[in-house]
Amino acid sequence: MVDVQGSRGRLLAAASVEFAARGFAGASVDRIARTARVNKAMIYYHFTSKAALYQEILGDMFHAVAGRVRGVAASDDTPEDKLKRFVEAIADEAEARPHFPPIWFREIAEGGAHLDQRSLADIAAVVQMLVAILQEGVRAGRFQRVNPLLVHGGIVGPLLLFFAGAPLRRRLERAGIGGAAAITRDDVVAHAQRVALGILEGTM
Amino acid sequence: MVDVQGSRGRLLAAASVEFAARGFAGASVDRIARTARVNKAMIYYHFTSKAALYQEILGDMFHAVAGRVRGVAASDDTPEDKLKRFVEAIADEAEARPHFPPIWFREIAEGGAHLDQRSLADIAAVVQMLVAILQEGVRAGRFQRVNPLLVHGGIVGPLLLFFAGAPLRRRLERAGIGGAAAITRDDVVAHAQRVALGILEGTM
DNA sequence: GTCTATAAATAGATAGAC
DNA sequence: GTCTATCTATTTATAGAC
Repeated sequence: MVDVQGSRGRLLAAASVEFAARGFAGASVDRIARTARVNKAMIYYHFTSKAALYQEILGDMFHAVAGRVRGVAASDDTPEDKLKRFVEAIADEAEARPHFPPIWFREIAEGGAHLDQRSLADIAAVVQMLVAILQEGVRAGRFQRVNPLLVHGGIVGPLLLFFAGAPLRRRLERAGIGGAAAITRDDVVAHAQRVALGILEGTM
Repeated sequence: MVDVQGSRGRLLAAASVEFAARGFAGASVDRIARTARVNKAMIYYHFTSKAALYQEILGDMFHAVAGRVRGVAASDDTPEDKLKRFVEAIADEAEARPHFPPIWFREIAEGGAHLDQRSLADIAAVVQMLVAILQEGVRAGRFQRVNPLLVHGGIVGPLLLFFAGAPLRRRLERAGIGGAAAITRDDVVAHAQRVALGILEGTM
């Protein structure tokens, strides 16, 4: 876990909020330093540049997700349970790091411009472990053969949209144009699990 | 349709690309003017500011989507066909405007900070028309009662992720860590349609 | 590790001629 | 409608003292 006491940890925490709210280009190192109550020069002492600070945050995010998913894929659960736990892993990591969904959305929009080799590998690993889970289910005769990217997008898309979309939903409600019912994290997780299993077991 | 000949239309086209690639804060009016082969001062002649130019692009996006969806909801198709055409409408608009998915992702990440009242209303209208389609299906005894936001997220999340994620998928492949099979627009549309109908008809 | 002061570049925006 | 020149603020980054 990050030490939030020292100047380095406080900078990482403040930078996560700043990058999530304003994006890489919109973030200001002045504002990050001020929020962290740390002198601006310390950013260049602990990290070498604004870009390196950002990449450290990106790397932590994707490394944590890849680690969690690795634990799921390596367990000896049934393919069905692995799939359910895959969904929960993504949701848990997104919830534990509120900056994760918005930063991930922005990075997708940018084509992964700031992703270094290590983060790219972690992202690919998550997809490949899902592929392995699906293959295991197919070999066991429990899953239909389905394009893994469809399953991945059907899980990750709704989850990220739910977490990253929370501020916008509040904004719509404040403007008096909510229109739809409330929605909780558990609703979305259960829905994603049911959809993924429904598709793979061929009941739909 | 936008006149891409005149300086105003060329500015809108160049700005759409710039905002999609770099976000609002990262976009530069200098670069937009240069790309459009138009003098920078013309941006302030046709529009009043960088923010106003951005809002015009946002407004066009959401107005077009709301218009397409309105046509679907107002038709006299069955609820099932309306739902299928809802999915296609989102996909068509996203495909017709390559800047739409990335800009929409960024705007979600920003909590809709740049959305004016008109765009907020168009966004809410899309959700409300989906609600109407679902209610019609329930009244006709063909749909189960399901939280509309789950259905909405299950459609829009995967679609946007597919379109906005194309550059990142190419980047992963170029890095030699593709891992998963290819995927097409028709795959994603068919998948979203099947999932939405499966959930609503209770076959999963 | 922490600070001040400042360099050097770029940003959005405008005045005013044509 | 189009242009040049320029103002002002803000940006990332660093040099150098303590």
